[in-house]
Amino acid sequence: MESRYAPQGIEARWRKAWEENRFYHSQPSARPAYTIVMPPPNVTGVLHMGHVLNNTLQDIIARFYRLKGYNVCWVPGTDHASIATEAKVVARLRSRGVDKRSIGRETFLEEAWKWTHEHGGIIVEQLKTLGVSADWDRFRFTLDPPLYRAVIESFVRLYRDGLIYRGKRMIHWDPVALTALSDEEVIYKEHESTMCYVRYPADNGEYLTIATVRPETILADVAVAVHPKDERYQRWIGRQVRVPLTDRMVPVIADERVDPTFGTGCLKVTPAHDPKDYEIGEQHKLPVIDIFTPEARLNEKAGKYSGLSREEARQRIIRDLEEEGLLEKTEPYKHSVGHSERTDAVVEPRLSEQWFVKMKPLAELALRAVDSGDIRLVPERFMATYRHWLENVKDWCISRQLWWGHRIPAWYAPDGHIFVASTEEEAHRAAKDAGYDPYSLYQDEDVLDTWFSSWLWPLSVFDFFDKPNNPDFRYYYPTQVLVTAPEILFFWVARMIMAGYYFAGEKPFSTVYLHGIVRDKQRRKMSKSLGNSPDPLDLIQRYGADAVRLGIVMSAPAGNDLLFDEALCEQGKNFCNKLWNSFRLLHSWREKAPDLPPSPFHLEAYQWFDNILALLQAEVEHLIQSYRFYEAAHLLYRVVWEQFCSWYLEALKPVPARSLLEKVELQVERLLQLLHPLMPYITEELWHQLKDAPETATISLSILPTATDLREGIDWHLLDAVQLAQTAISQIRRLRQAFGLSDIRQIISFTYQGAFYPTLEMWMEHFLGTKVEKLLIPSSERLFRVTVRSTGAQSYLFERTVLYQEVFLLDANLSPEKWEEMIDTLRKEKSHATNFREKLQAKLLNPNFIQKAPAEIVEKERKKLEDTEERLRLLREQLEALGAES
RNA sequence: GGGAACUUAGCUCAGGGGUUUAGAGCGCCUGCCUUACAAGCAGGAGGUCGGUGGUUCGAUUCCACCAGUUCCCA
Repeated sequence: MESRYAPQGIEARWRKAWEENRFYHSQPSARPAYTIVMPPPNVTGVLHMGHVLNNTLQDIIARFYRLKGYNVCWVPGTDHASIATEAKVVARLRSRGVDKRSIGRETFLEEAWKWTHEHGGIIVEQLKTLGVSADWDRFRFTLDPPLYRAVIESFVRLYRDGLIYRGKRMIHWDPVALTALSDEEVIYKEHESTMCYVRYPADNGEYLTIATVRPETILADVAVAVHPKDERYQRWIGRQVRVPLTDRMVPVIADERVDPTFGTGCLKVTPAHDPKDYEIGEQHKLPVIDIFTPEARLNEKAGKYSGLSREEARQRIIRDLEEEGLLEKTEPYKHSVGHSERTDAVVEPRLSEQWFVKMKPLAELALRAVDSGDIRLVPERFMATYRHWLENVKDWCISRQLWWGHRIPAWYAPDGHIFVASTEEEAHRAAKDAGYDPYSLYQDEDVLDTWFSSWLWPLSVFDFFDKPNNPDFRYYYPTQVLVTAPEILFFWVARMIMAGYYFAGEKPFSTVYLHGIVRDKQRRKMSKSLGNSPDPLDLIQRYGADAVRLGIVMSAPAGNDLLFDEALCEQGKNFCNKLWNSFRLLHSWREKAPDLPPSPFHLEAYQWFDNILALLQAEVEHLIQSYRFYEAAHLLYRVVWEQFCSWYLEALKPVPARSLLEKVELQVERLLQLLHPLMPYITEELWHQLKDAPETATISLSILPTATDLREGIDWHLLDAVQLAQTAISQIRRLRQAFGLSDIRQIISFTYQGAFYPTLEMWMEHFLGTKVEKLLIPSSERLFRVTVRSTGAQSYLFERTVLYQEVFLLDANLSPEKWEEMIDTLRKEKSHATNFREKLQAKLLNPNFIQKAPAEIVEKERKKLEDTEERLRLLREQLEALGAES
């Protein structure tokens, strides 16, 4: 074995072996199922740190339950990302001078599939590099025929159930992607804008002043509204004012929706370009003037401004208003503006005909699931957000003016009559039955929101819509856990819950585990545009996949955002190397282990580590089962490094007997199993070395022995004894350093006559390399005293914790500075103890405390006081021995 | 404007009405190339638990207010 762990070759070898042997392929069996569906990344995406976190956590769960004997099925896949992919294909065509419209739908879709085949495999390969143990045979894409059919079926069913409708509504329009968006796809960002105070003149020379940040929409104004109770404007109601820059006269109306405290209290009403104005317009039966093109440029209705962009028009209009003397003033104004999630364009409220899902009945299903505890959110605090959203949910706009996706299965007759059907034939038949000419029908041009396919994911990956009763579906559904980011709680999670109950009558998963967002050290979200995200593949190349996995998990406390720092990968790499080197030691023992009976000390060390291991396993299992991966990783890290490497392997040096080594190797195997979910590659490699297993075997399909029952199987006495021995050894090492003693044999011995004596003696002799000399000490049998013979330094320990660790310096050859330092330390200690004693005394003198506090607490405090007195006595003794005043 | 949370060591975070002086990782300091590992070994320093009140025999822990920070939604 090399003295440094080199992950690259080893990881590549095992990745290949895992795939060739199809270890992670699952089929229904008699064993219990444990199912996870992977949140499908975008087909055209590349791996970023968020994917690394998300998939590492899922892989930990999958590998853990595999070791526990479950039939684990982790279904991977990608989604077609309608807007993002279409945008990329359009851009590619444009770079070749081709316009999407000119080549037509069919040719465009061919181009899009070409793009998908070129880019779709990239992220899959990247996930494999990370060590993801998904069932690749079950890989699904949201446009695969069965999943396509699922979307169509669900649409038809919802339509027939009256939960899908078509209607003219104010929607969010993305003027770059040229499509409608759902509420959830709009991201609000703070903008510095200008509030314009514009005068709307009446014919008698008076005017109303209106505050607006969108003066370009003045051209589409059809009224001015004031609050009906606003005294300032009572006399204006019913009069007419002229819309600036036009010769149109519009009425002043009263409406309760006007906020009298905003701006001047007058609202310009622009029904075509603002949702609230639209409502007002509807009620007052006002006309609608739309002045924008789909690209959000001004159209012919805007007269001389037509052809300008929103921003250009705004500047021109402000200038023109000023020239006409209608601009009273402007002031800076901060407000939030909606942007398209995909294209980042400023969205435009736009009136258009779209398809919607009626959300109220579905939201009730999703709410009940969580309220009843049928589905659990982890961490629980997301419940409040979840509930709030569902209680205020609006209908979901699902049509998109795009070609890449699931085409809406609706056909229109020339008179506008709608036929919704699974296939064209069915639509034709229905049309014929209704007395229409089937050949006059034309299909809706639009496709459905990508989330309208994703929300079926746990159902559609198991072909539920094709065969609701198929064996896979019955065995794997409902799935156990969904691991995702809180960002898509509404987009995806809540809707999947709705779909699960609505279509299958059963929840899609039992638990939703929401992990944090990966941020950089300055807490900025990692993003491509900021360039602050490391390339995960580069990290894996440099540190190894295990190290990257460990690094990201060890920085991700449950549900909190994590601040990623490359140093964490470094730490992961070091840990791998540590583990690797511990095996070099074990390896060397195989050759030289003697065929002798094990020494009593080695036997005790073995027993001790067996207990450590049992505790570790119980704790790790509990932590993983409660989704506390961060803590599980930290615990494993510490126990492997400190207990296993620093104490256990050191204890077994120079070499354990052969018969014992064989048992030690079984312990080591269990340790590898516990580490395996976190760091699959290195544990696979070491497991093979340990077992000399063929490549067709894998640690991931080995079975972890059942954890010891803590109430019965743990030898607490031994654990305490060894802990005391460890403390004593550390103390003596400290003294050796403090006094600059080169040879530890200059330190003798200690006195102690408690039950832990035999353990102490063996461990100290082994680790300090010296015989222990027993002395009797009269003060207290719970104490033990370490004496530095040459100098007279002493240390006292009390059962499980260090109580007295002070020193007597009788003879030490120390510099005056060092001497002073020693005395200072003691004085500090003494002042601490004195303060503490006073606090305890005050407490015990308080009659309320004696009366009201539980008896055992009072007793404990008395005991503390006693011990503190004893400690002070010893401190005084030591200071005197040093010739210092106490 | 509405909702959710956070504030504990230099940094990132655990914790919890009384646990003998509050924990971990990283970083930092000191001494070591000790025959698995310098990607290492041994030891150490560092915190009035954001502020102010309240409940309580007792608050860093529970409650209220204040200050600061973050996220989500409109």
